[in-house]
Amino acid sequence: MSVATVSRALKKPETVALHTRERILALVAQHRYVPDTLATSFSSGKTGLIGLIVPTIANSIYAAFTVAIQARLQAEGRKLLIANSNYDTALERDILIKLVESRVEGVILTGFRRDAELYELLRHYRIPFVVTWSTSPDPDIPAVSFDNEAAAELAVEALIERGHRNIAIVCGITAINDRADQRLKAYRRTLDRHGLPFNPDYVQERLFEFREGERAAEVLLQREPRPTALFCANDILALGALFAATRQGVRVPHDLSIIGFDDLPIAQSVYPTLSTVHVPAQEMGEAAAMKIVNCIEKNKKITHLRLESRVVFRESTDFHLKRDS
Amino acid sequence: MSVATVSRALKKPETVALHTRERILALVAQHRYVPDTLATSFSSGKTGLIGLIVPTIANSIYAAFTVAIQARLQAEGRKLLIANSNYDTALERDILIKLVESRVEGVILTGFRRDAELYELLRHYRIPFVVTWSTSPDPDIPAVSFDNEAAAELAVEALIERGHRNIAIVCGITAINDRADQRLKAYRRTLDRHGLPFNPDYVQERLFEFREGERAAEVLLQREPRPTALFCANDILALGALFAATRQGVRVPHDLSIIGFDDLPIAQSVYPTLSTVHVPAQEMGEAAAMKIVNCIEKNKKITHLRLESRVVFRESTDFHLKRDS
DNA sequence: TTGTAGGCGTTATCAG
DNA sequence: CTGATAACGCCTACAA
Repeated sequence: MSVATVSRALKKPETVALHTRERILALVAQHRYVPDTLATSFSSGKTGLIGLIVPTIANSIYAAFTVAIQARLQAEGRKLLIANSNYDTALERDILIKLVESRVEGVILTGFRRDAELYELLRHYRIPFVVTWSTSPDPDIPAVSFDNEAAAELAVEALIERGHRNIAIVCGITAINDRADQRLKAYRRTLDRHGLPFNPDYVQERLFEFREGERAAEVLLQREPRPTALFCANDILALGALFAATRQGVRVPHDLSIIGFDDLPIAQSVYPTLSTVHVPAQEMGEAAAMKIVNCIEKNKKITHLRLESRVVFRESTDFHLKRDS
Repeated sequence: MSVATVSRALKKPETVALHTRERILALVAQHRYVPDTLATSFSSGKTGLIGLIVPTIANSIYAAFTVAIQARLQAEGRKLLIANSNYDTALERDILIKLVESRVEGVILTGFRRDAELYELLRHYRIPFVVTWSTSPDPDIPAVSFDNEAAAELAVEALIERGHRNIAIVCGITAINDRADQRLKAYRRTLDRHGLPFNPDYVQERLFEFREGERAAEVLLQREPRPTALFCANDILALGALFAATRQGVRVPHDLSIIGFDDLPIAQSVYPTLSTVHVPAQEMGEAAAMKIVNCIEKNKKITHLRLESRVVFRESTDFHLKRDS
């Protein structure tokens, strides 16, 4: 009974005689032998690992995205190495290198904006990768995403159609977040297209946290003229804004319309329920996972995929009518 | 310039002459050489890996817990292998074995209830572990937790003190979730202690999902006599219940008091704001991470730690007064 | 069907 | 300070 036989009994049972196999299995159980994945991967050159970098799983839209990916990879017999970049470019860089060191066989990234050198690194190691949540202008960077700008335009347009002229925006920090950047650009462009002026005082760039949304709303509600509508590039920010407005006696949607982005489950259960842009987080995760796996196993080239998003109207948006003051 | 020197230049720069080091570093950059973690771990016998099993990171209380652990471990120069058991015992078993196979140096578990054999496995491989979110009656199973029963008792007691007699409970599936079990037990015991009857019709065991909370509330609101208060063993369930009640025209807290469990950030921003049991998720995660690391690095025995929880009263609970019908 | 032996990339040891 | 080499645990030809 050599190590080779034990290895075979465990990995390819059919190649081992029944009685030998049983004897080995019994001994394995008795000694609680657990094969060393490290050695296995090292020896075989296959880790079965896929790396995922998301800004933070603390935001439940990324948690849902992550869960979808994990479920899919688990079904494919692979493992997921999750890492959080915390919207920090330098940290993301370190993490990506660590993933390469860990010999991941594929990588799923969030957002396209990063040092070209990192894409080079992945290509150099022939590690397939796919960008999610946004699409690079560079067609050589495969993306599974939706159209952030179109989605944001729809949201802003919906507010304009409802009679709003003073529309403020709360978005992520555009310098470090390409989705935030795209959404802000879409906001400007849409105002432009409708002949509305862009007012820098109406822009709040914030970290994606509830309290930041509150603070942003507090600032914006002081502006003159006071905005009648808020486009928040993220539901967490929108909920913070909603809370802050309500606490200050600003009625939503009567005095202030608010529209979010993500369509978190909770958007349906706040009061008033939150209008928002529905984002295909789950489909995006599943599609990204499958594309990576197909590329690794069947050598299928990763093609672009653009999923649909749509605006969901709930109670937090209303028509803006001239009212007695 | 041997492989040994390269290894030293990268891992222990101070043991290599400056000019040699510089030459090596230049070549490393030029060739985009990234050392193989697999081989490193394999050779050194150290993986730097800590395993974490949580039911699901889709529940934001576990997301917050996970983030706290990850941040702590990252600061300690270690890596976290996250796995979701999805409240499935068999799956958790497989995952735990996979973690052992991955040669994690420590494991953080959620809940204490699992096959004794699994604890044996960890002990056999001398992998330190710690249980979180609940405490085993077995003192040999180290736990960093809070007192679920005491916390649940406080919540139920608060409702009784406010005049409620018909108090229903929505909790997790007790057969697979020891926290749910403890919270249900605490509910029964508290009713008992106050001379109130236990009514099985007032118990709903549900998966921890928003829609399940809605359905549970729909069922409970049909019961005769209709409960005047709901203790939900999880904020997600509570929010679902809150939403369902509101939609049915049952006013919270006027007609129905609701108290949750977890104190998710969102509990402060729903309408009405949700009373709940605050749980020390972040501290628990940090403490668990540090205990594991100290055990690995300084061979410190892992001792029990019991953190505090407390009831947070917000708007969703009110006194129950006899009212005109 | 089973055993033997080489190799995977790195680290540690020991000699130079 | 640097180089040579064994060892880590497993897999996979290939041989028996």
